[in-house]
Amino acid sequence: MALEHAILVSLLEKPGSGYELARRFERSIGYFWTATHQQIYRVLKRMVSDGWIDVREVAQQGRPDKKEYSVAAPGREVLSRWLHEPVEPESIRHDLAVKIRGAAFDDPAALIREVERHHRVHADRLAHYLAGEQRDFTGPGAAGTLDAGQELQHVVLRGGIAYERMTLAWLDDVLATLRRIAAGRSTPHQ
Amino acid sequence: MALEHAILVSLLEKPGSGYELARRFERSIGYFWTATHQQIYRVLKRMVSDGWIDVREVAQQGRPDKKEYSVAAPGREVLSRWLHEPVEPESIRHDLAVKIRGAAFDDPAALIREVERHHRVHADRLAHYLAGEQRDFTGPGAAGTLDAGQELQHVVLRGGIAYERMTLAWLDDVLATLRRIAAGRSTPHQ
DNA sequence: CTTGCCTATGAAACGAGTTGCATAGAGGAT
DNA sequence: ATCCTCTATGCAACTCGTTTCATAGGCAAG
Repeated sequence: MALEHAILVSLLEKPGSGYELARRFERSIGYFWTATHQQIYRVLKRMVSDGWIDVREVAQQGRPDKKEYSVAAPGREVLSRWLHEPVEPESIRHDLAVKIRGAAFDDPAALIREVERHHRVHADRLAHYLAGEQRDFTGPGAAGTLDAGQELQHVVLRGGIAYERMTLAWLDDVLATLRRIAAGRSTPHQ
Repeated sequence: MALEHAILVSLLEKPGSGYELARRFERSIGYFWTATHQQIYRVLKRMVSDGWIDVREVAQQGRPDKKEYSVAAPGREVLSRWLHEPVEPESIRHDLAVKIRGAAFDDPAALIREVERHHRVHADRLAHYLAGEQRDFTGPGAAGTLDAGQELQHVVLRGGIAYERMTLAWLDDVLATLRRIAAGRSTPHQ
């Protein structure tokens, strides 16, 4: 579906190898789109044979050679066409929410540690985003010197930050609810 | 994966047919887990043959007969085991975020209408959630009389509400950014 | 009385995503 | 020397999810 488009955007931002793309998908891009290296290698191959991207063998020293991919004219056109099509508003797949509702038929208290674990993961992600924002989008002159691409990267990052903050607040709410239930009184919140 | 578990939870909350499950997945459950009727029918079949759930033919008048599914003992055990395992913290697939970063290489202004459309969709979802909260979790009976299951359903719903509010605020941020760029304060990449 | 919509179920084909395995060069640690 | 880790690429098998099509009864509108 749209993995191709995510790769095109990433390669336009900076050409790179499949391995490098896989690492980007673990970092900045991976915050709103995940992909394994298997998927990436397979799709890259197809995109080359479709003429969307070009390959270039790059010899390296101290490490294996790599294939550097960059966007070709047809790929740019494909991306442009996609950008002008509507996409479905996202829908989430939230295992933890299923578990929370399922806990009603098991032991709600047993979920507390799991929710705390998720809380830590999201706190780490938030810290990571904030460090990235600090590094890339603050400092003297940042406000006036950003080009459109940087502005757009920043607004996506702000989305990630907002998402993590919202999630942390909700997980606090979940924990309070679970503890209230575990304490034996399913009494009202607030 | 976890579609089985989501179905088990839904059937524990209330037994029902594949068709009814599909409609629930468009409504309350579908806010954090999506599934088409095809997926549901296929998985139900497998779950029956694995002994996780029972079927019962129910004749209806004024409409076709249906098969009502309910959770059997082994299904309850499967769910219980899953509830005690850790799950991966969720990761999102956000096409719109890809588009926003991609817009740097095309026409950012052309995205405005698309973002406005997403804004309307999320505003509708929020209104829907708030109506559901009003209906199910407020009023004279609500305070103090909620059992654990209802409390847990409510905290999941509060998560949906928080998510939609956060998303709406972010989309406002995105719109402001796109308009600033379109007004010429930044120039697109070559 | 035909067209369209809602309930209700399902097959078949395809495309997307995951998991496990395999290879290979270079570096550092024991 | 051997093991582990990191870079770098890829195949094969499998599961999951989507799309398309098909069937069938009942209801309401025109």
